[in-house]
Amino acid sequence: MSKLELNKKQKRDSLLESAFSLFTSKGINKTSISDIVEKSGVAKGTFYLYFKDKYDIRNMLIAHKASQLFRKADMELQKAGTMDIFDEIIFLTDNILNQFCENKSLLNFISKNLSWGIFKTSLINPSDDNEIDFYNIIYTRLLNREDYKFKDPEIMLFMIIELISSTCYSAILYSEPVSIDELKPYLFDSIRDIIKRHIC
Amino acid sequence: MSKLELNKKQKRDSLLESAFSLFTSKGINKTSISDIVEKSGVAKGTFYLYFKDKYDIRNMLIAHKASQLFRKADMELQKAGTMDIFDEIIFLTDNILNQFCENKSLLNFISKNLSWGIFKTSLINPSDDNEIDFYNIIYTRLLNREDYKFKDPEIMLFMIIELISSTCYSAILYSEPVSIDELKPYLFDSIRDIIKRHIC
Amino acid sequence: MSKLELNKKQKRDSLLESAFSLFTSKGINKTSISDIVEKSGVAKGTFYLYFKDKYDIRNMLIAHKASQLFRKADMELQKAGTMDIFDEIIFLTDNILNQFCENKSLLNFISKNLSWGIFKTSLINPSDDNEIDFYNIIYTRLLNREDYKFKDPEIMLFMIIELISSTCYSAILYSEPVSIDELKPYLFDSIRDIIKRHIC
Amino acid sequence: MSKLELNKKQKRDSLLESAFSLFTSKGINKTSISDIVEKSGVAKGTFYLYFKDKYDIRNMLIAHKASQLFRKADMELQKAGTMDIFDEIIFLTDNILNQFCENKSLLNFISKNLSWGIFKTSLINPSDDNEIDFYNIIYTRLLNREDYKFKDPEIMLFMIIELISSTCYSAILYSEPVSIDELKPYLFDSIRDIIKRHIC
DNA sequence: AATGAATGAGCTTTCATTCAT
DNA sequence: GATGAATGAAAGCTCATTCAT
Repeated sequence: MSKLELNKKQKRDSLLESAFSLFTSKGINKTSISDIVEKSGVAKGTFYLYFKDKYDIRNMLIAHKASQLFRKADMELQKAGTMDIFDEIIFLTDNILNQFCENKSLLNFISKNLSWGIFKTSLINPSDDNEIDFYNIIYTRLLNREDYKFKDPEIMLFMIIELISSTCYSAILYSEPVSIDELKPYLFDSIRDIIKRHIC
Repeated sequence: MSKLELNKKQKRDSLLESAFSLFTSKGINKTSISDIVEKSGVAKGTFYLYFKDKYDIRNMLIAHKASQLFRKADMELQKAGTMDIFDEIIFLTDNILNQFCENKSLLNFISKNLSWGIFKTSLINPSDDNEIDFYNIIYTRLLNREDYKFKDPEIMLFMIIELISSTCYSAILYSEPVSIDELKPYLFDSIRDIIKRHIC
Repeated sequence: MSKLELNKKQKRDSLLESAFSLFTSKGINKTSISDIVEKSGVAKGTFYLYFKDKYDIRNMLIAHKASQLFRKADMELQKAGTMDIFDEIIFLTDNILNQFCENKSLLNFISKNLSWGIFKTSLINPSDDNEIDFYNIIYTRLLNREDYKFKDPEIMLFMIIELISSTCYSAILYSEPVSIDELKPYLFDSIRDIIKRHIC
Repeated sequence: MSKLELNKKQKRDSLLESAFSLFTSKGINKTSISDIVEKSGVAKGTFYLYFKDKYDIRNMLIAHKASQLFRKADMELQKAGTMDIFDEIIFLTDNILNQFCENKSLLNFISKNLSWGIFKTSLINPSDDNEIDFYNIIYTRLLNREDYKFKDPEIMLFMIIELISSTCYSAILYSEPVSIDELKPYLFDSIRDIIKRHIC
């Protein structure tokens, strides 16, 4: 990478980082482009060389952060060794919930902005070049298992992900109706039930 | 009610209605107070006689609309006669999903703005005088059933509601990953599983 | 006074009192008619039955408060017994300065709004019926003294009053450049000098 | 100075000039930011690139105008040659009073907004780069004189300035209680008396 | 590629004043 | 006389976007 291209990447990364920090601390609505460029130390016009507007940079961030989240969980899974599909999904869930517990602003940011559509797209079309199509990796891995075969695996994934993301928001951020630790057993049971229903 | 008070109620209702129409069509962020009062045909200052700001009127609307939704579903349930708890909850779910299918902008509005906290509060503390505490009615009815006893009924309700609201958003509005009709069997199965897990 | 007239006077007095309290605490610019009527517990329209606008009520207040100030100082002077003109004026000055020290918001209010013109008029034309033409009383008393005769007594009064009012503002409120106690000796000396210059 | 910087200075100066013109003709309260930018022929947002709000630009103006006033008077004094301290102060006073007579709106503006604190600060901290610390120049010159030594020279300056500024407002603008020409002899006498009192 | 001064539409909010009750 | 809901002009201020440098 040439020096100029390196410089460009640094500028872009700096803008992304500043935006994330501001989005999570003040919220998107109250974050202005002025805020972002000021925090980044670049000129206002520069922002428009890299992003279309505030919502463009937000989408980049969601893709990036969601991808990171899954990559990390998956890496831990690989380390942990082989297990059956129930345990694998519970493992991933638990890992991601823990990541959210340690980074509540990330949870807030992702929950407020994530829908199944954005989520799927963001995993499929990584914004960065050295990112990969996570969604298909997970999906394929699911289909090619020796232990179980599934009908409608996409619906299964959809329901699991939606159940997790919607319940953990309230439980982790507000302990409502119970804390995440109290919720987990019920949540894990329900996830197991969902999986069972999709086994052929 | 005096003529003056009637007039006041009409003004307030007109503002609520205009706001709802605009929120659902353009979104909250892109709706300005100017838009609301213009649609209502009242002066700008009048808005501030009835509401603190845009978010105040939004909260009133959520409370009102969510309450209305449940009331309607519950009325149908009463008409349909006695059934066991599984069928009752499925009946309510189905009814509400159908309401959403017929009123997608309502779904969009409620989904984007509803969290468990706001939801519970909005059912418990109705904004209007002739509204009632729906949450406790449902909750009490759940506890006093002859057929089953539940452990942690609030967690049960929470999980069911979160599962429904998060999955139906994508399915109804975007048919993603499948249409709501294709999703329903799986959804209802999962709801049944959740209930089962909470039976003592 | 009939019950109705008494009621009217009470309303008016209440408005004056509320306005004074708000003017001194928040300043005239930041005090709205809404603030005044709210504090008074009367309706907005009522304000306009008694006063033209904010500046009308302010002028009433200046007249009233300035008159009160002088009346009080003069009463103390009468109690203190006869003295020569130098001591009399110093006595009045000292008394008024002390009143200001004990009531700094009054000083702030009067200083910010008082000019020689308003001041003179407010003493000459008392707003209330049981107030008297203080300016002429003092002026006449000055002219008819046995001990001294003055040339241009009005200029003398003018210079003394302006010197006192402009210096005491900064000294009492901000101790700038010195506290009022440190300033007094110099101030009194200067007042004596001014008087001397006007003795025939 | 680059073309761009020149342009910026022109914009800022234009805003200052427009504000001064409006403040003196309509008063600060009745002058809006819209008025200022309209008169300047710049966009509303531009105002906020240079000033925080209306009171910020007012303070800049006071500093600038007061400084200008003193600089001019002092320049004339230098031309007039050496004289004793009494004559010097009378000369400066007379010169400033004459400037006010020729520019009554300036007098109105400065009198309504000037307190000893603002005045001192505005002379000490000139807003413009090519302005100087006038207060200290005058103060130092006072202390280092061969002819007289003073006790509490700051109090002396304070009293003189307050006496002049408060009396000239009424005399110049309204000829109350007498015109400035009739007042001058008395005023100058009093200034001389004040100086005498501070000679060691 | 990068800058940042300039824009001006458009936002929220306030408030003096009116007038039907 | 008293009320207070309604008004709507006008205020202060923000900010995404442009474009000459």
